[in-house]
Amino acid sequence: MAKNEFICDCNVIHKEVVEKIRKEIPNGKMFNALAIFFKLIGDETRLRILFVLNEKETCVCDIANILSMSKSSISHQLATLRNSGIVKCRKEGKEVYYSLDDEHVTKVFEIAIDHIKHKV
Amino acid sequence: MAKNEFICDCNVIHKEVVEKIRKEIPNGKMFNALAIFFKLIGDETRLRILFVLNEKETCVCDIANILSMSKSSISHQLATLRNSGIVKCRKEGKEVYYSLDDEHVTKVFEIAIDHIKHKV
DNA sequence: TAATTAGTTGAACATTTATTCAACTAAAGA
DNA sequence: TCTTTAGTTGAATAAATGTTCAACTAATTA
Repeated sequence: MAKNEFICDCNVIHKEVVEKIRKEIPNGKMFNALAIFFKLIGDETRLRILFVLNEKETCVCDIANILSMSKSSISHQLATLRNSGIVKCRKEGKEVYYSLDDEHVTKVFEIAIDHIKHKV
Repeated sequence: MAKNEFICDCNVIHKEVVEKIRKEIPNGKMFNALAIFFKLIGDETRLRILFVLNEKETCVCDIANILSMSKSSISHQLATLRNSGIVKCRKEGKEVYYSLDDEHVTKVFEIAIDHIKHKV
């Protein structure tokens, strides 16, 4: 048995189960990417921003006003969303207009809302 | 105009847009619930645990071994998932078997994986 | 009954992260 | 050209979070 294969001080390791599921588990990169994605939409401010952008392409100032938050805070979060490829932006004069760049986000929302409604 | 209605020092507030989207935005509780749910599945360890449970009802020790993590860490995360109604457990002798308690989780995963594959 | 063990739990520690503040850039208008 | 303004950015602060450690509970077995 390889060193560190089993890390627990248990005697009831179901060896077959452990080995079978270990083989079926996806590589670490997939979990990492999923975790990053869900963490990204797991923040109330970013969720609100995404909801706004799902309604309409909107400039930073309008988003700040809709959500009653500072421009700086909104801009920081928009940068995070932009770097993750979830939103895109377009400059028009002094204003910057943001919009959704991902059709999957809306679908994920719908299912999650379903989930929550069934739980409550 | 009510005090604090507009919080930015901008002159280009598109008043109609702001007021329209403000009316359409869901109540705060919905965003809060969504954020809690996504934050919950926005962690690599919890994602891995959910993947394991999606394969098979599994005891704490086996999960710890499959993921090469301590029993304590896994137990803490299982408690979090249990308190959120995403997993349930069943005691059998000294062992505790956990399983998924939510059919929506798998669906959300599938779409998120789709999302990531399209992005990469 | 005493010893062993699967799992839980709270406190501590380290890491991550959201917002604020101040300084900055770029575009528009006087 | 000088001023104003929409938006960005980095540093600082405060809050949230994941893992470890040690002590504990409950069930099994010698």
